[in-house]
Amino acid sequence: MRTASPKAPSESSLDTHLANSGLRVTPQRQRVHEVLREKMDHPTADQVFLRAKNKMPEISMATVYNCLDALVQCGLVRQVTLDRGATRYCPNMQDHSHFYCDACGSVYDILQTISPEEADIKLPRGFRLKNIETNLHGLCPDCAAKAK
Amino acid sequence: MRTASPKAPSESSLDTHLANSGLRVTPQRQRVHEVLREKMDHPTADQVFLRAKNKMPEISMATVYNCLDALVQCGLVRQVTLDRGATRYCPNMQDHSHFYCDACGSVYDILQTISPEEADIKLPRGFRLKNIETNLHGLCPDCAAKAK
DNA sequence: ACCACTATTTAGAATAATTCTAAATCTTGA
DNA sequence: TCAAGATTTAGAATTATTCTAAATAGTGGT
Repeated sequence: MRTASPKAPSESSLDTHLANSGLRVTPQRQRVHEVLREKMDHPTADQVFLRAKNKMPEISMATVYNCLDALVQCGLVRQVTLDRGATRYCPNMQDHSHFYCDACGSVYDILQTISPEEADIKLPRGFRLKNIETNLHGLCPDCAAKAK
Repeated sequence: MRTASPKAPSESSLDTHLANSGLRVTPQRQRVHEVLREKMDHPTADQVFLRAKNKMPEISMATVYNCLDALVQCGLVRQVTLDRGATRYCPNMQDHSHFYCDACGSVYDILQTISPEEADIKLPRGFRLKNIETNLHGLCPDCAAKAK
């Protein structure tokens, strides 16, 4: 799993985002956000839990889920669901898409995306479109080579 | 068990698709495919299991997963993962995208999609793009009305 | 500073989703 | 018919996520 030249959101942005959603700044939320920014490899909740524990041994799994939900809610983190496995979390809020290797399951950030305007999606009456999630499926370089 | 009779086009497509992937045609796979075509409401494995049991009470959950995997593998069914909940299954292989209501979780087919050419995605060397999955997120008409 | 109020965290239990296992059954081809 | 291999099955096991109720911590008003 790889990440290309990421711009991680700053910590002060954490404070304002949480505040804007009426949520408090807590050490646990700071730590979870920090973990996500440290290594932007789309970790699962479980992986976040393990990494968070290094500096905060008392943190619990339930809290990790709570924190992730809070961060998603205030717009600092994206949930990434690409297959039947565990949900992954992405702190890169820049527009980008995810490439998922159907063979080995690895995930890559692709700094390109399709904007709602570009796509010009026509929805039936009443639907309110918030954003477009683009997932690219195929083979990563390694698996493409093996498939030959 | 079924007697020899003219096969519906969709059913023969099941046969050829399975055969092309080196998979056998079995009553369970036929039933699961039938269930998906009967009501294309993006059911979860659990829902498929319950529906399949109506006409085939002995079928097991493990078999439903096996069959769904076989159908996905041979290109007759798409997996749809939109949130942290259970994976959904879609037998519509026409190009289309899914609208997911972030408030109530309902899923709608949108007969519009972004082709790889249109999107003109530039991938790093070695990646092989197979298809683009487009998920539209927002509010369905009901939830949009309530949000006012 | 003190108090009450509410948000948040916590451990662990509970539930949900999926995968595994090993035996039974079915299919196919020699 | 037989052997090999594919598929199904029930149930156990595992993994992922949510729930619960009690403890803790942060906030605003006095």
